[in-house]
Amino acid sequence: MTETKAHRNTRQRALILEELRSCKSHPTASQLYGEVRKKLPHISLGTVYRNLETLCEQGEIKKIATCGTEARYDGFTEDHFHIRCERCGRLDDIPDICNKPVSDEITSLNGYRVLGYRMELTGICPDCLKEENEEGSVISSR
Amino acid sequence: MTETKAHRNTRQRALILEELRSCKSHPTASQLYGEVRKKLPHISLGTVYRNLETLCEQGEIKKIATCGTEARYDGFTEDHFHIRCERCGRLDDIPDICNKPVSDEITSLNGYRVLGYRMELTGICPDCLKEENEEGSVISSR
DNA sequence: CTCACTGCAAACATTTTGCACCGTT
DNA sequence: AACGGTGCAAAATGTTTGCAGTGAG
Repeated sequence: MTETKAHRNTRQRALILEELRSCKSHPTASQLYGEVRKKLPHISLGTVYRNLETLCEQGEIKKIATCGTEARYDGFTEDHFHIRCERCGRLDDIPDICNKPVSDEITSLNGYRVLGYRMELTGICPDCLKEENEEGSVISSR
Repeated sequence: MTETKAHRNTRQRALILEELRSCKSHPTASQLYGEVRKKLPHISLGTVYRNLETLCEQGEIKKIATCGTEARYDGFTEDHFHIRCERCGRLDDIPDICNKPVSDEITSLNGYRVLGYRMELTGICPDCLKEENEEGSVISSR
C-alpha cells in the first residue's frame, strides 16, 4: 500500500516542474501547456495533466483549491497563503501576516482526524482597483 | 450600475432555496437537482444552476470553493468554516474554534483591497477513518 | 528489455447558453 | 401585457482515459 511507483525523469516532466518553479504566478494547466509548448511543441495537454497529478503525489507541487472552474498549480509547497481577486481571478502569494488560525492541539474535530488547513484571502487586485477608479469609483457591494 | 433586477419568486427557486436551507450537508448542483425533482419532476438541471447563481448574487446562499471538481452550495451565509475529508470529499460545518486569522485592520495587502477570507480544515472523516481501521490501520501519508 | 510515459483523440463531467414557450407581477 | 424564468437540448469548458508506439532505466 505504501510502495511508491518508480518515476521516470522525462523531459516533459522536468520542463513542467521547471516552468512551475520559475514562475511566481499560479498557472492553470493550460497556461503551463502554453509555456512548455514553446520548448517542446508536441507535448500534449493530457501529458501536462498527468504530470501535474504525478508531481502532486510526489509532493513536488501543490494543486490550489479554486472557487471558480480551473485548477491552479503552485510550485512551492511550504505552507503559505494566497489572496484571490474576486473580479478577475488573479491569485498571489501573501506574506505570512496571519495568526495561526487553528491550534496545533486540535487533531480531532467532529469525528474527523484533522490534517491541515487551507486559507485564502479574497479581495480586489491592484489592476482591477485601478480600472474601478477609472470607471468613476463604483464601490463593490461585496 | 447598482440597480438590482427584480426577481420573481418562482416555485423552482423557492424549492431550491428551501431544500438548501433544510439540509445540513453541502450538496452539489446535481444532488439538489435530484432532491428538488422529487417535488417538481420536470425541473431541469439548467434551471437549478441558473437559480443557484441568482441566489448567490442575492446573498441568499453561498457557493463553496471546491478543491475537486463539483461546486458545493451552502444555505447559510453567516461566516463559518468547513472541514473537508481528503478521502471522500465529505464537507461539514465546524464550530467556531478558530482564532481570527486575519486582523480586521488589514484592509490592504500587496496592493489588493482585502474583502474577506475563506478557510477550510482538511482531514479524514469519521466514516473513512472507520474504513481505514477495518483495513488494518493504514496511516495516511498526508 | 521493460514498463512508465507519450501524443493523440475520444470520452467524461460539470456548467453555460440559445431558443421558444410559460407564468409572475 | 411585459419580461424574467423555464425546459430542453446543444455547446462550451475543464479534465480524464484508451491505445499504440516511444524512450528512460
